[in-house]
Amino acid sequence: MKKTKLTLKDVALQLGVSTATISNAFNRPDQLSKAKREEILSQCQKIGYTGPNKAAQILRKGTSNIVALVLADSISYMVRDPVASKFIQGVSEKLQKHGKHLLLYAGDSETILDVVDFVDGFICYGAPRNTHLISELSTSSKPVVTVDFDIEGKPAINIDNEKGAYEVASHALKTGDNVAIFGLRLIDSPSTCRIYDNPLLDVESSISHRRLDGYIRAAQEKGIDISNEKIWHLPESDRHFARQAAKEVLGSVPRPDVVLCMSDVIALELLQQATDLGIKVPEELRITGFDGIDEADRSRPRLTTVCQASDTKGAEAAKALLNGVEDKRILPFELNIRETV
Amino acid sequence: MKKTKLTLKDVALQLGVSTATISNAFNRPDQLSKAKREEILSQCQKIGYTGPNKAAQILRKGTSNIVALVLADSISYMVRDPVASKFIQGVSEKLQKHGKHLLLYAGDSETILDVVDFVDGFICYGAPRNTHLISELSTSSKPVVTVDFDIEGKPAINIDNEKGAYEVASHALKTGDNVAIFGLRLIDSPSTCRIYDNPLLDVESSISHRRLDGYIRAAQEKGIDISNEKIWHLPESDRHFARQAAKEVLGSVPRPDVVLCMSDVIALELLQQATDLGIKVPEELRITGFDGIDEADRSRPRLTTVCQASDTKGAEAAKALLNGVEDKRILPFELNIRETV
DNA sequence: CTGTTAGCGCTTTCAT
DNA sequence: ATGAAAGCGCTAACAG
Repeated sequence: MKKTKLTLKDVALQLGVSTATISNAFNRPDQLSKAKREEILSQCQKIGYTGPNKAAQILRKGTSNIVALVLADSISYMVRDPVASKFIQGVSEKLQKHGKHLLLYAGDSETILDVVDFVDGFICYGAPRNTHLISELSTSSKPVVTVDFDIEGKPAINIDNEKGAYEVASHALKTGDNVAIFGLRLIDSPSTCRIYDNPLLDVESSISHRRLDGYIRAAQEKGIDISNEKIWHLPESDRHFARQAAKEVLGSVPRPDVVLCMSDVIALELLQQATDLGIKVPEELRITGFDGIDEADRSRPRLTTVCQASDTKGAEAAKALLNGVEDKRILPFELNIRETV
Repeated sequence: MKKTKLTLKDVALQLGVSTATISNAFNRPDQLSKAKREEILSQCQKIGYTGPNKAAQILRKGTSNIVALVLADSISYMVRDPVASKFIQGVSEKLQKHGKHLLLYAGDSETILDVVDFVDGFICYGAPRNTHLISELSTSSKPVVTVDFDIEGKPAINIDNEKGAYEVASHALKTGDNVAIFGLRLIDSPSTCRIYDNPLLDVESSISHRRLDGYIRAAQEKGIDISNEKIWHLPESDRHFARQAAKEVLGSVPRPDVVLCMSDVIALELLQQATDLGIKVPEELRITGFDGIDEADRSRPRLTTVCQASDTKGAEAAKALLNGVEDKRILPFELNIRETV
């Protein structure tokens, strides 16, 4: 018959000292003699008191050592995506090193109110699907760091997407090319399709539109025009959606010479489809990716891409949050010219 | 100049009702008239009170809606591993559906004491690297569900690893074969090596040893003997460690006819190495994996493996925790015979 | 260096 | 249906 969990008060009573002393023994070693402290700690161990109740500490101190990572989408999707998981890796490593804990928060949740009162801060990776969260985050009194998008007045971490896209496209394109683009979340549609003249989504803020800008600038410099029927919209960076687009582009006549892809995942799917169809890459078809995931270096031929160190991004975001950094940062990317152009 | 955050007490004062009434308006609709409730809620919205402070609720109610997922290893490694991330997906989907939040907890942490006081329960995926956590978990008063290992008296979810390994090996092996095994965490070594006669790790409890049992039973049935110098130990299911083992096995003379791999990740690395060396799979070398990750179906040739639905496992674990299930469950697996045997 | 005490913000009997 | 009041378990002034 186990008795109910010991409280600090119980312990104080048993050891014949005040509650403050017990509390100090655990939290403020400088407030009592080393000897007394060790004595208390060992007594506690003996009677099975493992330290102050954390729930009470959270209420009392107002901090919990928990950081919420708000993802753009459902946790389930984000964990599957190699780019997001690299980011999570970076965050978690940094947090663990500082004794903080990681709460994963879905970007399609209703609200952040469930946790805002007890977490120590938010890292927000990508614009959450439920845009309401953005306004909650922006008025929250807890620290917020955003990544791959921006909230006015909050610190942010980004790369220069326009420049990355421009550079990789410049490498891939030749005058006279017939070029197609596999874009991400360009319009408001749940399925893969060409954008035609559908209204564009978040043109100002989305990283996809910055990448598109870069591609188009590079194309224009080579005198290439890319019409809207050559631009595909994929709702997510997912093989499943890429399959459809790949089928369409590989079956079109005349077939494009180059396909610029806004993520490695979709580029890799296209590459595989092309290979299975006996289309030679890069001789008959050039492909570029974006992100620099590990798998891009394992494909044959190896994928040419823009490598953004997502784990570093995660670590920087965590660092910014922990250090109370206030400014916006642009991280470098690296052009990885490999075998698909 | 924003005033300090409103408390329930402030609101009660302002609206001229008691604190209990405000509390009830938010938590127990049946305790007051619908009209009054709506009135209160709309007033709260107006003055900017978003509801009872969660930290205080946690202390008071003793529940937080947070579930900790204790991973076998560092979060960073686990998020990278496709099997673990599939599992996380399954868990997170189920939890999100029930309004629970997911706290990721590293299996190489010092202790679970940091969070045990406020989480509602633990899902423990694989034996944590720091075995001390196991004893903390087993004496904790919070609900615990284990997966891919066991804690006496706690509910658990597993597959029959011996049987899965036996079946895939039975398919792959022919009398007279020279066979090698790529095992996981068989001995206590941080690097890839053959096991020789090193002391084996956790022989009773580890799923790796169950798989090894299955392989060996299948081999014996075909009259094949597998000596310890044909069994490799890899510290983790990671391409990096597999690379080394692949080099060793592909370079050995005579080269094995079959390599039985305890995970798809390592099997895939071996497959790639073999292909790059011009070794024909399955004609010159047969390979089997374990797990059934997506990539195993994308490789050319496609990998023969034992498919365990990790996402289902995650969902089942979450369900068991939420429903207070007490018993141990064995989930089915599926043999996926594809092209590498 | 140690003890007393007033809350942190809320929920929930128990009376009314 | 509503209100008064007693804590949940702890920390941090403050006083000694």
